[in-house]
Amino acid sequence: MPTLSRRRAPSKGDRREQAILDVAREALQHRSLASLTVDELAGGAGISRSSFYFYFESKSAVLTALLDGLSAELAAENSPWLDGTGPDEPALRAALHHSVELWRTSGGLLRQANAVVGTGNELDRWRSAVVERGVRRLTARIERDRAAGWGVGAPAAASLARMTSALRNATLAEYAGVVPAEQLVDDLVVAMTRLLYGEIPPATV
Amino acid sequence: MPTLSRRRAPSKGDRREQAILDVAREALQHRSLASLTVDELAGGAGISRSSFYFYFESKSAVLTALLDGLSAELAAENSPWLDGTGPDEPALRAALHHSVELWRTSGGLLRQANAVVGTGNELDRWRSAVVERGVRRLTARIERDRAAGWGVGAPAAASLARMTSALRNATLAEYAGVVPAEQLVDDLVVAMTRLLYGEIPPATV
DNA sequence: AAATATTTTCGACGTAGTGTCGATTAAGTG
DNA sequence: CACTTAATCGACACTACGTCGAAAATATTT
Repeated sequence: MPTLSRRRAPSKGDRREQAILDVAREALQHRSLASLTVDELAGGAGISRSSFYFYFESKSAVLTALLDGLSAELAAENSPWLDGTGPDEPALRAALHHSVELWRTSGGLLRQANAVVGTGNELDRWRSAVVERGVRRLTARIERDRAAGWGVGAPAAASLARMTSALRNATLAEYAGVVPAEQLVDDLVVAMTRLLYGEIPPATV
Repeated sequence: MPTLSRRRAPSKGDRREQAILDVAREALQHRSLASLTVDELAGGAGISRSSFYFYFESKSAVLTALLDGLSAELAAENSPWLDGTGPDEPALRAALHHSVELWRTSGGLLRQANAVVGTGNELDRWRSAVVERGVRRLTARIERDRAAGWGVGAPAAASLARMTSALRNATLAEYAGVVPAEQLVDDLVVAMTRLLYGEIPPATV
């Protein structure tokens, strides 16, 4: 078998690290970080508890690693709409569709991030940085919209962005697992459009 | 001094229980429940750790007791608007003003409730019951509005209520301590009105 | 393939927190 | 003042965290 890639095969350690991440992803989807013990994580990955610390500083570090991946996915999925202008419903719908799916499969994980709001710890700082980045991009979009004559000028762009982001995140967090996906997307499209543009877009009915 | 009330004076135990609640309120305003120890709570109230368990089952029980009071306050403050009909801006503004104030003084405490979303534990069940009650009342209001010819029919009343509630709660949770109170009220009045009625209310400008 | 370096593993230890028991002391009450 | 109820506490057993240093497994030279 010829060496197709110069990248060396994943070492034993790499595989163990991945195993820990897998166990954690699975567990944190249903349980809280607080109730998950390092023992479980290590045991699930086939190593002793103290060996765990060779790979991660703490269980929060594992969560952070997982969330990093997810937040990158979320940001990417939303880029087409965030980088556009005007009430581009198809793009918004597509973005929301992806987000709802991600929340359905990994909602438990994403929710863990909400569990630390205001604690001031590392995870909290990470989380609010992610939120802020999203809000900044949305603020820019709103300013672009307004410059192009779309939407109403009522609340400051930054305020509107904050609230729209809060609406989106909170609705997904609370209802992604409860309300049917398609309905959730429909509802959010209407709500966000109304929030951003003040009027309902011409109905196709 | 004549006996004005037949209610017997608070016993030593009653006072201790109150002391525990006071210490907890103060502490939980700035720190997370997880980082607060029973030792601290007991020490702050002038008793030993094991005596604490004479008064409360656990530290979560203390938090629940505090949150019960706050949620009752919140519900009461919002009643005038929730029980009304149509885009009654003064009532909405008053309700939001009260809520913002409560979040500013007790936000740390209220946020602790958000820290358990999806864990399925007692506090989580309590929290979602409170949220649901609010959503139900708002749903009723929206249906009343629509029957009276106010607002647009777009998303189902329940959906709109869920999202409006999410917007309100999430915005308060994230920004009550950051954005100036008056601006937050203004912003939320605009956003909620727009969400519920589709149009911006006639500007006074 | 032996010698060496590096990565990985683990048991033992110390620390901090939780919750329970039974014995003891303080407060109220007829 | 007896006596019943409320309140307090120390001691114990338990669970979890995080660190250290020594050993074993794996890679890398030579």
